[in-house]
Amino acid sequence: MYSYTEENYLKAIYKLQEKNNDAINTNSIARVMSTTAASVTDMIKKLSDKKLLEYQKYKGVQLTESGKKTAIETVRKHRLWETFLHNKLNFLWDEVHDIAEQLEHIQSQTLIDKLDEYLGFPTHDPHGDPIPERNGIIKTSNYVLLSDMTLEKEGIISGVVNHSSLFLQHLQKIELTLGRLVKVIEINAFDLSLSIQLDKDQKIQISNEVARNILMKTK
Amino acid sequence: MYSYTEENYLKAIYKLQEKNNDAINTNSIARVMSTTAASVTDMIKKLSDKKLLEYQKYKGVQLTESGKKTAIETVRKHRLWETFLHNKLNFLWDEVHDIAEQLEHIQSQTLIDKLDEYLGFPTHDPHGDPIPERNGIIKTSNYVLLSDMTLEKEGIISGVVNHSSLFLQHLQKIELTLGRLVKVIEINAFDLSLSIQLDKDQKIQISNEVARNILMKTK
DNA sequence: AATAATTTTTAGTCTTGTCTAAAATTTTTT
DNA sequence: AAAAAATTTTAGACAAGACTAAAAATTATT
Ligand SMILES: [Mn+2]
Ligand SMILES: [Mn+2]
Ligand SMILES: [Mn+2]
Ligand SMILES: [Mn+2]
Repeated sequence: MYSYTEENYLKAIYKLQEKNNDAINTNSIARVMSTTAASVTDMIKKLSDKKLLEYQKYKGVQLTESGKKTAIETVRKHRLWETFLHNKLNFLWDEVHDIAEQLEHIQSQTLIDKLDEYLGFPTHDPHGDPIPERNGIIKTSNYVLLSDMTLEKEGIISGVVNHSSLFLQHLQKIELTLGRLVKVIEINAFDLSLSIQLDKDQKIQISNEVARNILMKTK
Repeated sequence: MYSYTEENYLKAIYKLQEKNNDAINTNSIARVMSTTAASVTDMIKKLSDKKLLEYQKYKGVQLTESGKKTAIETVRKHRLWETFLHNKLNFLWDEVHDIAEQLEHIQSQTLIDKLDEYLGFPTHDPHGDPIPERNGIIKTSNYVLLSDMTLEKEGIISGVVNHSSLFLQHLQKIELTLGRLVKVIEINAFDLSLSIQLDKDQKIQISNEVARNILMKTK
């Protein structure tokens, strides 16, 4: 249906729109796509012609319903493939993203349906991100940053803000992985670093930088 | 490493070379690639520059070791993905080829290694074609055409010559699937159609056209 | 050996997606 | 409100991969 490149642009614009309500400007798209503003202008004209987004010169862009639908489909494919790579092929959570960037462009609705079923209709990918449903609905939860949790508060590690390999590998090393129960024992006033208890037994120290990138589900 | 298109050309030339020992000419490549002779000339110049094949104007092409290696890697990926689609996702044997045509271009050696292991190091794909090993070795068997089998001879259905959906669906319908034991009961002199016995109990009639496209393993 | 038919290559054009440099517009600063 | 800075668009060019039409080379036929 749409090219590899078009899908990547739509996905990038969709993700920018998620955290930024107003129209998306050319430079921010160029930044996340690692390309030039001129190339972005070229592409958004094409996407606008195809009614995938609304574009006014110098005013930025906004996805149409059709553009958003396509973007969400690509995100769904990406996260299902990440889940496959992690759950079935035993890739670590920091290794799945780059391969899924390729796999998300494979075109076959049946393939995605069957993959979804094979994986047992997962709701979240290996990073805790929600997998959009077939109909485009995304069930989001309200998570709180570990850095925003108050003393003695408990929660389950449910996602990450930063998706870089470096950060994911660090979490893996200190065993701060999805699903673990965390209780805030101490908040150090000087550097806002935390002492936390993991699953009742283990006790570790983490920096505020780390805590600011972990999403928690609390009761 | 190489583009989607380059990989497809190398694979096509490799397959032509398999059944035709001498140099491969432009038109035959154009035919299997469903493109024009002019486009083929353009591409073989590029592949020649990259030392993937040897090319002399008007004399056709021949893959170099490097070109052959790349082609075999692509065939390996194609057949492993077909096996995944069939064995794990329950696609029928006539549905896997088109999707594997896309999946074979995903670039990640680790992915292929892990997929191979996950599938239990399969030796043949859903059509009975051998899966090249990681080192490029292809273990071929000598099969005989069902149409060449003599009266009372027994064998196991082990592959197909024609890979079209139409033919594969037909075999599925008459239950002539891989692994079934077949015995030739009668050869009709008029049209060379066969009466065959399937797994001791069932007896069916098949045309010579069908028999000529089935590969048998005999003792 | 000359002619006809076939095959292959070249020339020129197109589309997609990219780039740099320059021009136009908008936003910020004075 | 003008000038300066930043952003965005346009213009022109390029590479990959494809196509058509015409020219060149090879092969087959007489
Ligand atoms: Mn990802
Ligand atoms: Mn993810
Ligand atoms: Mn196939
Ligand atoms: Mn096959």
